[in-house]
Amino acid sequence: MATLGDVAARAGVSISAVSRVLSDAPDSRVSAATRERIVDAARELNYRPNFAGRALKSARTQVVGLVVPDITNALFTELMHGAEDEATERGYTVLLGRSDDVRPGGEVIARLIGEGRVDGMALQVGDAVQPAGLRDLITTQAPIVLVNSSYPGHVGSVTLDDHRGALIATQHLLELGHERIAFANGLPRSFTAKRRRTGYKLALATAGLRMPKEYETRIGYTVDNGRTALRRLMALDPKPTGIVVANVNAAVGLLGEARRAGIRVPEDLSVVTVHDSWTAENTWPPLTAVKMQFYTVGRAAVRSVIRRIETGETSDEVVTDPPPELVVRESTAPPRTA
Amino acid sequence: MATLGDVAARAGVSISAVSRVLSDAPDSRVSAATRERIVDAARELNYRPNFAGRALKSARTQVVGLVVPDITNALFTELMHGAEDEATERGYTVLLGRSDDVRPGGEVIARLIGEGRVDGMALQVGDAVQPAGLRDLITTQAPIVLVNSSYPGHVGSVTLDDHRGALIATQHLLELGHERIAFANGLPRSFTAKRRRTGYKLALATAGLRMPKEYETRIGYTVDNGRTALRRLMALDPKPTGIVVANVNAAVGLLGEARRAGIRVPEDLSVVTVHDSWTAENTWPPLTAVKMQFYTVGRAAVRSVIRRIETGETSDEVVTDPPPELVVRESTAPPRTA
DNA sequence: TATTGTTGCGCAAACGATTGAGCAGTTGGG
DNA sequence: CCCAACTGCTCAATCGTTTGCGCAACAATA
Repeated sequence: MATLGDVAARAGVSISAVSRVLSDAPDSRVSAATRERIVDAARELNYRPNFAGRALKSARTQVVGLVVPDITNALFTELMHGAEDEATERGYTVLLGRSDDVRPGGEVIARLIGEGRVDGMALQVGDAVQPAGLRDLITTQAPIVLVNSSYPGHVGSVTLDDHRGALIATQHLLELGHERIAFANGLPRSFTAKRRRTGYKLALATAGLRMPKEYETRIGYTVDNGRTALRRLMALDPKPTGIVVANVNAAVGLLGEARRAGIRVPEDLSVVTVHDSWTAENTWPPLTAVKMQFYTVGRAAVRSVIRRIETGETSDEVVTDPPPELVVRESTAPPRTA
Repeated sequence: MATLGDVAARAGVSISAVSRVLSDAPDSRVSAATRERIVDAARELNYRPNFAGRALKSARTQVVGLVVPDITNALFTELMHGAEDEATERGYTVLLGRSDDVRPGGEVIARLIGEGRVDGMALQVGDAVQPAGLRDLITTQAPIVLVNSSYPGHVGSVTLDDHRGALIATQHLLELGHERIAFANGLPRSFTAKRRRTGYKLALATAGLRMPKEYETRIGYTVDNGRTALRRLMALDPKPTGIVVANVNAAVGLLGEARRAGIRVPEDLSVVTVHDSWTAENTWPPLTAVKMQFYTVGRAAVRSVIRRIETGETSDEVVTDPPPELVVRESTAPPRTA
């Protein structure tokens, strides 16, 4: 590969001149003629700045790390796309961190930051990490922004309006006339689960309703968790006529388990999920969902990380634009014996 | 961050000694006592080798790029996991390339390789790239291995046994007694589509059958493509009683469209897909599928890239272990009027 | 005409790591 | 007792960039 030296030799100038021209330094003070010779030479040699050389000298990589617990999750895709788009627009690259390593003591973070592979990172921790483990991860001074979670004392987070999402989903069932509405939620320690819970409860309270404690399961966000939730909820007496599922993957599992148990959706049971994704469109029946813009979160997270890197400013941001939006498909209907 | 110099100062030795000890050079020739002082100092300072410094000097990044056309695809996840596992075991890191840029003239590849961000790459091109565009991408001397495709003259590829996968899927329908078996395939220019086609045809020929030309659609691998394929195939006369779908995403779409059209699966129509994924388990009915190990392909691809980087050897490999395996679920049954 | 300012470049020192060469001091063989 | 070989380290060059400083040449001003 051609180096600055090669280009300089071909253009008959010094290395510094080439560097200044090609990285268009503001006060480069190079004549138009020289500039042209340099640009031509660079093009002819197909010059590309060496990443390592530049990073070493400038102590900047122009890379942000994105660490997610589970790339299987359909939502990850949206997040990643948003992150990539924002990064590219700002001249950064996204490095996807090894998800499985996001454990207490998490080596990924220490490595990515410590070895100088990234300038900062966006970190979605999910259910997997215990609050105690989180502390180790973020007490470094590094520019880290949490995605869909927050930590007391840590400044720098981007979250969705989970509260509102769950509220809208619950309201939808209420408006259809349901009076026994269950909630298949994530693990108690999950940050998002806590916030969605308040939305669910507020919607019920506003309608003057109150559900027995067993109407909320707090099992988790996976497909299997959804299956378990359905079995547990439909074993109750009286059975719920509608279920708000806090996660689309769990909803897919819950729906499948309902089919297997001979429960008809939406005739016997209405199901609405918080979060939308392409998988939700392709279940049977297609899932009614509250669309939460993960793409926007990806963008906001990267924007926040970059701002933190470049200016040092931090913030805790709730993405409310676009707002959570109900997408009515075919998994919800009025209760049969309304 | 602590540098080699810091560690050296603290241990009271030279930088070279520290470097040799910490990167355990084979003939480091350092006394046990000194070694211990160095290791202790490094630990106390929480030393981590600077990525840029190391990369600059050694002209190696220990990073392989993985470029895929569409990270939405459920199969990508498996591929990525395999790639990551293999890379980690061998001391490499995976950098996920921006998918959308994999177009003719593809800038990603030139950048990742040209700027020295990666030592080599695994490239899954998919349907999106025209054969002509491919040439530009791979005629560089860089260590590039193609995944699920190949290119005349280019040595270095890892593919699945697509032929066999389609063969097994078709045989399954034949064994159930189907005699009108359609094939929802990918685009004609797709490498995998061509190979799956031969499997489908061979199975039919072996059974002494031959289908009219219209029984094969060559639309593509997306969910929407699957929907279109179903409409087109079920408009034929006589209708097929079974469909082999070349891709699981397309199969999901095809299944959804069948529901919408009031076609019962498997009573009116059997559907079997090539490739399995978690989405296939969660459709209704759950999809019968031929499981193809994308995880293994990810591993093999990275292994191949690394071998190419380190030894210069190249190879064209077909992953046959584990072999394609039929997973019978509930989307296939004997034809009604057998 | 002397001074000052500006333009257009080149010099050389970093950044952090690797590595061949070199150099004392010790050991072993003859 | 001498030379060779080995041990245990250090020196210094190098990878490709960036960037503060310096230095001519020339123009503008006093």
